Amino acid sequence: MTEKYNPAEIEPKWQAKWEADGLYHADIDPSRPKYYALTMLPYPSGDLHIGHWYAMTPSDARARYLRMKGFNVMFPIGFDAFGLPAENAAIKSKIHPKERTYANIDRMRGQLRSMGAMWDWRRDATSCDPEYYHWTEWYFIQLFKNDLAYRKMSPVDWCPNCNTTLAREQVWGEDRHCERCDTPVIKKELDQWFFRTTNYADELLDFSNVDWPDRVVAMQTNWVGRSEGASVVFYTEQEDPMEIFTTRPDTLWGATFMVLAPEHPLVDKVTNEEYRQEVEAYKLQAARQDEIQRGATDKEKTGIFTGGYAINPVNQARIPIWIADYVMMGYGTGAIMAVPAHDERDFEFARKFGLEIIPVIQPEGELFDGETMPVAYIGPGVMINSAQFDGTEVSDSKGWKNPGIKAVNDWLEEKGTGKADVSYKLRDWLISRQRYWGSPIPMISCEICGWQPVPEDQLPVLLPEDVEWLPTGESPLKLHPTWKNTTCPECGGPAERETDTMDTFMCSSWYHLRYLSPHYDKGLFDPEEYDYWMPVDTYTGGAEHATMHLIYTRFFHKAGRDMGVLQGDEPMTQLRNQGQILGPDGQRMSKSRGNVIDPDEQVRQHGADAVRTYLMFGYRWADGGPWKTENIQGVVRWLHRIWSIFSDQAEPGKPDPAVLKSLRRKVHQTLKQVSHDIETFEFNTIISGLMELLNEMIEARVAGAAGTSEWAEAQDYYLRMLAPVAPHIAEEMWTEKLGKPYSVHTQPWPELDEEATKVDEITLIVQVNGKLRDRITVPVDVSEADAKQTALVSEAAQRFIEGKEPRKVIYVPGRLVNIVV
RNA sequence: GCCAAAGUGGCGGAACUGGCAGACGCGCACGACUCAAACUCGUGUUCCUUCGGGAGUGAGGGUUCGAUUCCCUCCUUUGGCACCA
Repeated sequence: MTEKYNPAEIEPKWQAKWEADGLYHADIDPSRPKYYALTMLPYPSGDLHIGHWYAMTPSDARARYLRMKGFNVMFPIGFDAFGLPAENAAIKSKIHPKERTYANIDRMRGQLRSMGAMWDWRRDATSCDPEYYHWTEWYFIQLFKNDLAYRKMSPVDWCPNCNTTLAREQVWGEDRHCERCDTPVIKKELDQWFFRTTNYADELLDFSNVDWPDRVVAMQTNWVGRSEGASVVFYTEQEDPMEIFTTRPDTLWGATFMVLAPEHPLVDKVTNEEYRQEVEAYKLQAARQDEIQRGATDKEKTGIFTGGYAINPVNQARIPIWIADYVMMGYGTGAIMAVPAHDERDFEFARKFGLEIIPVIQPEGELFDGETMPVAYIGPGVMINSAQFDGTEVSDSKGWKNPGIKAVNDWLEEKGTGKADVSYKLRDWLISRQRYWGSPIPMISCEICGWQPVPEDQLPVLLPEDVEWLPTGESPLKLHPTWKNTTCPECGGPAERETDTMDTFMCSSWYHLRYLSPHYDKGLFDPEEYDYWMPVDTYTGGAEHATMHLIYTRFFHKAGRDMGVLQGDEPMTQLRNQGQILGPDGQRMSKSRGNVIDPDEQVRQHGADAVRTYLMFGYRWADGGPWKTENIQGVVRWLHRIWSIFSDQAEPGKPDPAVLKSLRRKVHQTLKQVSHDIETFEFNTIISGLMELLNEMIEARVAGAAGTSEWAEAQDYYLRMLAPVAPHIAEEMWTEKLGKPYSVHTQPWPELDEEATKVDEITLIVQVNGKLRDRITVPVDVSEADAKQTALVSEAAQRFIEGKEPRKVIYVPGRLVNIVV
């Protein structure tokens, strides 16, 4: 009798030993190629989620594999520890965010250890540690000094009931209400800090040097939203210049009115006294709505005539100026020329308010009439009603390569009324938060000298601990009696500290750099570590970060490069997203639904190896899906079978050499498949491949294979292939049952014998008219003539040929013979 | 509306470059073991069938000797963006 597989016993045992031995320490070693494998750092919410296991343990398996392949692998972990939940909890329960956060981190470290992952805990970094945010602050100062950080007025979401600013994720529902008290939020203008992400708009569109999922590339491209067109200056009748951006300069002659965003600075000036009251009322109404409400596409267009007129610079036409909330102040110049004949929105607006529609693009065979055309025409054609441009071809391609757009742009530029221009949807990054639990913004405001950075030798600006959490809407730092009072570093006079803190996305934009040397006190990172490890080779995490975090971290890196702080164009070479594990009911897991799967409980029941392998086996990693409680039985049984086949010493038998050859073939075929799949993140087929091999090993053992060299190789290879996915049982079997030298995790990945994967005989399928009719077994090196002959005379084939003359016989070596009659 | 990804047994999912559809596992059925049940082990498991075969990878069409795989149209689901001028 052998003892039963008991993960609760072996798993903690090995975890403790690996850690004591420093098995997973990653140190610079120029003799080996490096590999930086990174998984997105968790927020210390207090409990590890099954989603963390799903994200992290397959990434760990892959990192382990690469280590066995000879790479010097760094696989670090840390905590994104600043942020709102801890502060909201503090307002409610008066527990200090620091206390709560560190308690959560402690708990989660224990949970993370139970995964059996190869974290190098010496590189653990926590973003709310002063030794971490010291450098977040320092980096802010570098951005400020390089004119990449600036201040401007900007609206925030504000809850009038709680009297506080809210982050985007705290605003819920269609009516945009506060998550705590359900009061609809309003916009409030505050003076805030921004980073110039838009300086990098074009570069952020370049993905030529990274291997990222198409989906993320598409989302980021969308997010940056580059549009080519032209900017053109119109003049009001009072001769004020009014710049507009358009993607369709070829339709300038069809501009029959102009629309300004209600917030546009020229609105007051162009408004005729007769219309002022209505305009003011409209402005007020628009201000109450926020961008999301205004953006509802199904909403009917609204707007108001200002009484003012502008002159179309291309034909001197006098056109009315309207204001409407479908024009956004935040995009382009906040003013548009409206060409109702060729723009759906302008068309809808013109029809509603009875404005003129003049077609200026016409496809062949059409004769548009502005009075009667039912919809705007967006397609290609030739220009009409456009003076000297009449007859110019307009294709349906976007941007400057369109001949019509190109021709008009050249002319505008020559004439000086406009120029080719680009517009982006991307906005600068607003980083101010009116909150306590974040990295301080190391800036000092002096009445005489303006904003001054805190001298670098005085960093970090520490968060004071004795603060009150009151839902006042002000940062608790502002309410602190003394903290904000300081002296100006420039003139020495009295001055005040910035009391807003930084968006936590700032902390997470560079944690991969802090991991390099978490305790380094002379900069963001130790340059020696940077030179060896960077860039990140593989970055894994959730697709929900496709735009925000992953754009910010690219910005951080590119800005750092331009400031001379670091090198290279991109921080992360390869990116892969995992899917999401849902509750057993197919819904997103949440406490309120009661469908949360607790990983600790699963580990208690089945062991970490079972949870790891189930998560790898049960899903396409990139897709995820519902947790199936009964499905984990499959991998549990498999692990038990592994235990028993490596524990029982079967008597050596006298096996048929064919059995041994076939066993060895399967071993090497599996090795080939597993190596491929682990590199390409196809974790489910790694496990199924290993299951198949085990099934074959069980059969071979029944056939007497135990005791042979083939059997020994199978056992040895099996455990080395198993080691990345189920590290504990692999170690136990390797060292304890087979008595091989500790540790299986420091073994090299098995060597593939390509010859051994080959077969001597193959099965060719025989098709008649493309339908499978028979199978024939032939030598692997069969000649085409022999194969065809064997197929033709096969009994089943004969039956379906029915004596007809084969018209054609197709032979695909190693695959099939298809007889066409 | 626009962009992206995906639709394969009762279920999760396999299938290399166009070549045996359904690997592996769950579930289910039957059998062995057991007083019995669980565990474990074995066998079977896409559907229809007159047992010859026929149909079958969301629907329809196309290319091909041959299509889950390539092309076109459509439907559905998921994610993202959404009056971006």
